This record gives sequence, structure tokens and C-alpha cells, in this order.
Amino acid sequence: MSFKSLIDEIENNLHKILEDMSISDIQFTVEPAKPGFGDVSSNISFLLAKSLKKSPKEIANLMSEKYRKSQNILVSKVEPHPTGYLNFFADWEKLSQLILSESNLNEFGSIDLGNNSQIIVEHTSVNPNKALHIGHIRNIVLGDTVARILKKSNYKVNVLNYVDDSGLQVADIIVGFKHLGFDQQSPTGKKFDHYCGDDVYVKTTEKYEQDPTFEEIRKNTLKELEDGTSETAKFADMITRRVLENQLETCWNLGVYYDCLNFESQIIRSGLWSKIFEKLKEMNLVEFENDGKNAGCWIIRGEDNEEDKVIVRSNGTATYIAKDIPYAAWKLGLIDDPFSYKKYEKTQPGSQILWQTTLTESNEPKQNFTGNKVITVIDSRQARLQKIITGLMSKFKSTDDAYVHLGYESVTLSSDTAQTLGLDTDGKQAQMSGRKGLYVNADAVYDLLKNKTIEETKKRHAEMSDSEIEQIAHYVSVGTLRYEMIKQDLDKMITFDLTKSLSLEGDTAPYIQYTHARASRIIEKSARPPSIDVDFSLLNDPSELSLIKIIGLFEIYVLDAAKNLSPKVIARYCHDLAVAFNSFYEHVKVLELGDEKLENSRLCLVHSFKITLDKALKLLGITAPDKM
RNA sequence: GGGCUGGUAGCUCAGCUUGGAUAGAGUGCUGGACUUCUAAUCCAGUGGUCAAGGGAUCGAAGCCCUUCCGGCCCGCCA
Repeated sequence: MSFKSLIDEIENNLHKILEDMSISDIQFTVEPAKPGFGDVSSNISFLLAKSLKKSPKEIANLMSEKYRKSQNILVSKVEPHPTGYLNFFADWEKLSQLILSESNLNEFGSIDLGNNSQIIVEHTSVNPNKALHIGHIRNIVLGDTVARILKKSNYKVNVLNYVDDSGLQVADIIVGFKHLGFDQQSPTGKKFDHYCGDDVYVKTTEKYEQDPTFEEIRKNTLKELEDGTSETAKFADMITRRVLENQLETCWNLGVYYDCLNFESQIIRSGLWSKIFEKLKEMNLVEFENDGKNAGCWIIRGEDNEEDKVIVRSNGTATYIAKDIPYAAWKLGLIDDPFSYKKYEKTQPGSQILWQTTLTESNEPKQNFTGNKVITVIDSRQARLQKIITGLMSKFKSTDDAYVHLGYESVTLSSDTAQTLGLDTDGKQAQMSGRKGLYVNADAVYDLLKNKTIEETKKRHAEMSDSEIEQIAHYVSVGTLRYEMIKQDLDKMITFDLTKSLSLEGDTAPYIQYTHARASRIIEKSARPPSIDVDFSLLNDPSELSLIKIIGLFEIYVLDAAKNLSPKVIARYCHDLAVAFNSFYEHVKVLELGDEKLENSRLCLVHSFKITLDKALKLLGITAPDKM
């Protein structure tokens, strides 16, 4: 409970006071205070001003009088502020002991929001016809981070990756292989996914413009893909699985793991659509148009002045969105599961088993990858389609928030970066385009970052072995990439600039990781294990107290992040922790003080900081090295 | 035309859900701190009509309305 214990104590006491005054229904806040205003503040006086017909200042005086008679354990002082706020000061000796002891528990920062219920997080979901670019990374890191935060919040999380293996984009590279003579092996030194995206896909798309007869080939290829039994479909399956494997390598390298891979081709062949379509008709969620521009089609009525959406064409075939409806229903466990499950051919790093769906018999036991709640991470360009799905699911499930579209703005390229890729944008940022070859590959960014961090680490540690340096550089590069993708709010565009992305100073992962290395070094040098059995009253420097305070706020931020599906909250928390530690580091020494008691107390704090930062960074999928 | 979304310091962004105290970071620029537990650091200074206007409120960056400017989406494509 840590800092929350203090807040709870104050809240309870204030409620009792209101009860004695026969006042109810006041939704006052009790929050960590801004610096300079005590430790906790409440706005209660402002809210009482009207009903008591007194100024906030007078009420603050009154309330603090009453509060002083309450039973106080962690509060040492109450102070009415002339503005009307009620400011509380903690008994830091007690609170420090509470926070620092609790921070030693493995479950420190864990909260119970999910009540151990099953939840699905779907992310990544990229066409397996190209390598992952920096825009995909935002999706992947966002989804992975949300999954980690939800686990910490007592949800049973299953992470899905929907492999879009039967669309037009896949057809395009198949056309390249089958009709343009592209070799099935990538050139030496080039990953197969890069080859498919950079060469096969881009060149094939160019060909359509030069030679319109290829459009026909494209259409036929798409048709053959959806059939499933065709030679083309089998060939495509082989190719897309090779690409998928390469894409997964990129994800795994970033510390992103999954529970199950779902294949679009199998959803199509499973026949789930026709079942859902019947249900939609029964529930009157779709309508048949007899006339108008959509005559002969089944449509979903548009809301908010939006156009109706065709879901079954007049020729009887289903449109794109129709594939998403059964899949969404499947994720929510609303339809009988037609799939068997088998383990993915390659094992993920770590212990997590990776399953995949199959329509053929399997010796493996049936799995359950459904949830009462489903979070689908897709960029906000798909907001409209997702809104339709969300609407349908809320009717199926009769709850509003069972299906959540977690949208985010896309990643664009800075004009400088676009220029290095050969596009003059006249100083404006540019949307990435796989088709035009205008993108920055995720692997390439990682490599650049890694080379740079290897260089930086070598500068500082001439004595280190190559493998040790490589390990550190890996953690720092992954951390940097992940942090940049997560620190910004979801509704803000990220303009990616190749040069700026290599910055390792300021509000970046290395800044935060560096504080961890500093803390580790102190503990290592002290040559004795940190103990919790110390004199907490010795920790009274402002820099010590503010560090303890921030450590104690961990769970409050986890709750905020989980409730609002807002991973940047944790990124900011990590940054706050790091800032507080750096300030502590500059202000007070820990070692060789000639005062063993004080050293032990500070060592205890350093250790608490280190393990708390470690836990918080873990939620972001970032590892902090002991040296860097 | 309709829907969604953003506009806060030169630049990149927090704060807005739940109105209240001196609107915060990073970066940039200026100056300072390494014989010290790692300077990927710290300290100080600089920098703001919170897009504009109106409304409700004792009180608005925040809530409501209008306008302006940017981005995205709006196919019987996927």
C-alpha cells in the first residue's frame, strides 16, 4: 500500500469529519501534493464552500482544526493554505519504513484491477509480405506494454497476433515470385522479410502501373489465395510463413512475445463468417437494401451522419470488414471455436509457449484464447471500421466496453529522413508507404542504435569484453527504441527522425538506465548486502524524502496506466524516479561517510530505488544493465 | 460535405478524464560543476496573449458553444 496508506488514512479521516458534520456526497480529492505544499493535498474546502457559505480559506482553517483531533498514524501535521487547500505532512520516519519495506516485496506495485479475469490483447497484426518498419513498432511496443501493465494489474492476459496472410498485399509478392521471376532466396546478408518488402513488393507494385495486364493476374492470384486448396495458396502459405518468422525475430529481439498466432486465411476457411452473418440477421444488425446506391447489398447502418457500410456485396461475397466481425466475436468467446492448436515451429526466447491456430487435427490440447474483455491495438486510421465492430460487439455481449479499440496516431517521417530516402517533401513530414518503399525498417534502426551504443560503451569501459559490451548495447538500444515509442501520448503523431532518434541524452531510456547503473555501482562497491533493518529517521534530506515518496507512488501510477490503458504514465514514472535519484546522487553521498548507520540507511534507499525502477522498467519491456 | 483527432516555451511534448496554489519536462541557447559512489550526470539563467472569440462559474489551459489552422478517415478495394 505504501504511499497510498497515507492517502487512505487522510481520506478516511476526512470522511469521518464530514459524517460528523452530516455532510455527504462530496467527491473531494486527496492527492500527492505539488512540491512545496506538503506531502498530500485535498481540495475539500473548495467543494464545501458553496454549501457552508464560507470561503475556502475559512473552511480550510475549520477542517484542519477538526482534523487535528483525528487519529493520525502517518500524518504528522495538517496545514490550511490561504488559497483553501488542505495540506498534509507525513511522519516520514514511519512512512519511509513502510514504503521501503514494501518495495522489497516481489509484488510491489501490483494492483488488483482485473480480479484475475481473462483479457485479450491483440497487437502487431502486420501483413506477412514485408519487414516491420518503425510505424509497426509503435503498435507492437504499445500492445506489449499494455499487456505487461494489465498483468501487473491482476488480469490473465493472452496476447494475440493476427496474421493477415490472405490479402491483396500478400497477393502482390506472390505475383512477384510467380510472374516476375523473383528468386525465392534473398540475396546473401539480407533477411527474407526485407527482401520481400524492399524488392519484391515495391517492384511488383511498380509493374502494375507500367503494365495493366498484371492487374488481372493480381486479381486472379487473390482469388486463388482465398480458395485455400490451390497450388498458389500453398505456395503463399510457405512464403508468408517465412516472412512471419523473420518478423517475429524482430519482435522477439525487442522483448515482445505472444501467446497465439491467428491466421486470417484460417478465419476465412473456418466458415465462421456465415455463422456470424446469420446471427447478425437474426439480431437485425444488418439490413438488406432493396434500392438506392447499395441496392442488393447487406449493410450496417451508419451512425452520426456517417455512410452506411456494405458488408455483403450484391454478388453475395463479403467485404473486408466482414472478416473482422467473426474474429472479434471469436476473441470474446461468443462463437464455438473451430480451431485446433499446435505449437509454433520455433520457440520463443524465454519460457512463454507460442501457440498457433490450425484447421487440421492436432495432438495438442484445446486452448482457450478468449477474454471477457478484448483490447485490439490498431492505428486510428482504422477507427471507423473499429467503431462498427465495437458497436456490434457491444450488442452481442450486452456490455459497452467488452471490445476496446486501442487506437493511436501513426508514425510519420521527418522531412530530413524522407529526403535521405529519396523523397523531397518541401519541409513537411511524410506518411510512410510500403508500396513506394518509403519507410524506415525497424531492424535498421535497431542496428544503428546498437552500433552507436557499442561505441559509447567502449568509450567508457575500455576493459570490457566484446560480448559484455554487446549485451549492454542491446539493452540500451531496445530500451531507447521502446521508450521513444511509448513516452508520447497515443493521440500524438510521432515524427520519426533518423538522426534525432539516436540521441541518448535527456528524456530517453539511457538516461533512466544510467541511474540504475549508478545505483548498482554503489551497492556493488559497498560490499555488504543492503538491509531493511536500518534507522529511517536518518533519511531526512529533501532529496532522500522525495526519492522515497516517488518510490511509494508506484502502484498509484500502475493503476492510472491500467485504468486508462495509458502506458506513457509508466514511462513518465520511470523518468521521475530517475530524476529523483540523480538529484539524490548529486546531493548526498552513500559510501565512505564514516557513519555506518547512515550508510546503511542510504544503502537501503538505493537498493529500494534500484529494484523499484527495475520493476517499473520491466512494465515497459526495458532492461536496465548494472553497468553502462 | 460528414466523422475522428491535434493546436501549451524557438522545437518535441506533460498537465485536460476529476476546474482551484508559483502552467511543468526535455531539447535549444548562455553560464557553471569531473583529484569525488560512472559527467549517458547535475546546477543556474533564458524562454508562455495555454490557437482565437464568446458562455456558464466566486475561479478556466482544463467544462460548453463558435471560428481558424494542421493531420487522418469516409469504395459493392484490402
